[in-house]
Amino acid sequence: MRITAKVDYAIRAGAELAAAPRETPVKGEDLARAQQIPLRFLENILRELRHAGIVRAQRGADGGYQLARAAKEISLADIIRAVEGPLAAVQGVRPEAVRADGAAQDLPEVWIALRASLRAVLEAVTLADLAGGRLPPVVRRLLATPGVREPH
Amino acid sequence: MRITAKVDYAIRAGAELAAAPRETPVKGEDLARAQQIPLRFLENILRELRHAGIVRAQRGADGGYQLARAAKEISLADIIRAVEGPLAAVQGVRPEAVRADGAAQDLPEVWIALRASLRAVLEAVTLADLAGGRLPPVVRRLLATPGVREPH
DNA sequence: CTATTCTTTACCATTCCGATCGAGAAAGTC
DNA sequence: GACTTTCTCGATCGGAATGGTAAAGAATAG
Repeated sequence: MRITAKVDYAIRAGAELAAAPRETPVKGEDLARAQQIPLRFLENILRELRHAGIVRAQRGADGGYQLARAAKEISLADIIRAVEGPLAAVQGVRPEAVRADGAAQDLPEVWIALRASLRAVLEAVTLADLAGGRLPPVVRRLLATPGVREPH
Repeated sequence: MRITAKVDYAIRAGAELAAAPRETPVKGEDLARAQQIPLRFLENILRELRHAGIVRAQRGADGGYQLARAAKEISLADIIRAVEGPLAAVQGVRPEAVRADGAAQDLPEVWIALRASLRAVLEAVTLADLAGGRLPPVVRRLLATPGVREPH
């Protein structure tokens, strides 16, 4: 259940792009500096985002990267799937494909529910939300529950 | 966002223990066979569960493993923390310790909300639920949402 | 044609993961 | 006390994934 550097970087770069004016491309170097991401690594990530149709790139002077569609149409789930694949996987297998027997028969159902709860957050939050500093109601509700900030 | 083999194994072994009568210890080999887990690997996992106070072990003939407390007092979150540490971590750091600036300022809040939604499921489901085949309301509600089983 | 900036493929060093091994130490049995 | 069973612990290992680097190439604009 850990969020990798790659996903973290991809989302932060996306947020940065969402904050920039839509017409002018942002250079990879500027993105890297703004979010403190190793440039070479970031370029790989941006390429994957481009292949997934999330980002557009332009070469040459005055080149750079920009979002391929409106920031509010790009969810964090989209980004995670682009750079890492499925949101939740048990031993690399999609939850609904997992078989179990004996006392753990219902465990796959739990994994499916877990994925649903991940989706509820990650599909709801868009790059526009991040850039605009206004998180959606689902998130605000979750943040309002007592003890959310407890390390546990 | 993947569930490791270790976590999967630990929970399945826990469920198996929960299904067994409370007084008689279950041998590692039986657990391994019942849930198709490599024995040597399982032993390592059971050791960690014991160190966390979730499982008790007894050596010798008629020895084996048993739950250290009632199955309904052991949540999946307990087990995951025992074998893997914190439920959610960004690049190995706890969500509330993450700092971000620029356009991604609110990202840590999203991570915290994400952890909260993980907790809602993983703290709710106990080994007794798994062994008894009756999942708690939170989970049933999530499973009832449309499209939960879509691979996406 | 030249400077700039993205593109692509390949590569590398660590770390983590899943799994195995072997010696040993309790617990009970004869 | 010898013996069997079963857990205990530390070490180790191959392979994959992670995080990051390098370098040659291709598009774009001036």
